[in-house]
Amino acid sequence: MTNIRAHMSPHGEAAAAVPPDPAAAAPASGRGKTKGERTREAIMGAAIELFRERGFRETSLGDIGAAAGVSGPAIYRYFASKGELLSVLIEEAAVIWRGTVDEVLNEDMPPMVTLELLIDAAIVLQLRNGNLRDVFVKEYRSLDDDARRRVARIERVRMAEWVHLLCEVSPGLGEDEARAAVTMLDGMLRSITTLDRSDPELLARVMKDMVFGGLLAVGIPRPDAIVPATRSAAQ
Amino acid sequence: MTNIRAHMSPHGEAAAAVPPDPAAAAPASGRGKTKGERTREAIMGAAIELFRERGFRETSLGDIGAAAGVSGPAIYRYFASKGELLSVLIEEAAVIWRGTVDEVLNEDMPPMVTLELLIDAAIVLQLRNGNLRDVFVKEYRSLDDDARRRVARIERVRMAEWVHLLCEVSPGLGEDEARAAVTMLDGMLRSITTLDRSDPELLARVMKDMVFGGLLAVGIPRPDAIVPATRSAAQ
DNA sequence: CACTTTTGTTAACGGTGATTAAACTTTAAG
DNA sequence: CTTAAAGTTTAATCACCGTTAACAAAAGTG
Repeated sequence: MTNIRAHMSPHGEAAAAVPPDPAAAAPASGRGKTKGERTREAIMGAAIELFRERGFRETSLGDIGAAAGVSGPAIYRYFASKGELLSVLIEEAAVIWRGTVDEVLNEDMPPMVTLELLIDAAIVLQLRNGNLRDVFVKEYRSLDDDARRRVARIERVRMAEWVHLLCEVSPGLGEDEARAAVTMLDGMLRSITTLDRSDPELLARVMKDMVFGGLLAVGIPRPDAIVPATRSAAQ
Repeated sequence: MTNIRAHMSPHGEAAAAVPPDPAAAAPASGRGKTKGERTREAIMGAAIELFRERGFRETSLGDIGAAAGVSGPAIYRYFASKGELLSVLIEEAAVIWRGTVDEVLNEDMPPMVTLELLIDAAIVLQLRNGNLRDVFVKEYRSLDDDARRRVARIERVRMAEWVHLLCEVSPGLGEDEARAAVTMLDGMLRSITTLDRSDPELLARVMKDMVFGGLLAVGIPRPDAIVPATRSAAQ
């Protein structure tokens, strides 16, 4: 893979540093907001946390309310149902992720650079907003049909952009292969949520190396693939 | 497999072919089994399927019973509770995965070869038994404390083996980095469950390329890492 | 301060689903 | 063919939780 890297654009610098999210960073973000707005945000925050660590079905509205400093059915002031609360969160996640891709794509750089930028952005986003994305993936199935359709559409485009870019960077890569690679990339990024976030810099570095290395390796024609693919690996 | 390719060797042959599992392949495996045993297996099979696609909490014992051709509380003849059913499944998964690692390690090959064998084995296992592993990961939190402790212990060892091997293959790799890499590897493999399994050969190939490429890339000292890691990627 | 709107609260309804009880049916020896 | 153990079933219990109702405190606003 070194040869490839030499060719085009390297990820010479270490993985993107992980700057704090200006939006999320301000705990005093209750500025100029009506009480209701603050409560609504508290509820959403609590829901993200709880849905992620316990799951949708195993989290009661009582739990969410308690965690948000408000109790029980107060939530109905802000969301029509538990399901709607979930779909609001998940759609938010979908939009954020898709938006990040679009932003990078709009910079209109050469493919290899774009790929690197996209990877960096994905890593930062995952490190910063991973909980939300986790809820997205884990509770996608709990969505009602309407919301699921909307979200699926957004995701379809995001995937298409990645696939297109990947095919551009590694010509000779089939769409199916690219799609599989992107799916694996998502899984890879998401998996780090299980690790304690003690050293984000280290994580970011490993993530970038692995994602980059993995993606580029998929494109490689494997010149030495002479041995027929017959061998059975396990037992 | 041949040790020719032995030393440094990259993944020359295509990913391991995915042979059918002799055990799982036999639907007529009700040979010489008492009715109870067959029912028990039917229940476990149905539970794996349902827990995976719907989740633990959202699957009722009624559903499982129905899918197993038996109805409702019959399950209590075989499992003390819904939770025990889950923990039996999850512990089985843990043992299988750990066992596969041990088998490969017992062949006592040079590190690089062992790594390749291990990756092949992991891919085959994932493709063949992925549902079970999915239940493992997704419902681990639903375990009671005792079961969770047992499972955690098994997993800890499995992880340690991978980390050790990885550090051996890429000296200069810290344990934390290796652990992160293995975690990502797990996530990568697991993620393909979402793809339709139409072309397992293609999947296996992409998986192997990506896993191998990713893991090796993490070990690389990145000679051109001169630029300070300051840049922010997103926005 | 009176009055309305916005926020919340507690109590009650209804459904779902795990678990248990009690009764019925196979199965497989002897 | 008996008969006890094994396997299953239906009906009853019980807790939990989403949701609704009825009601009360706060916050604005003239």
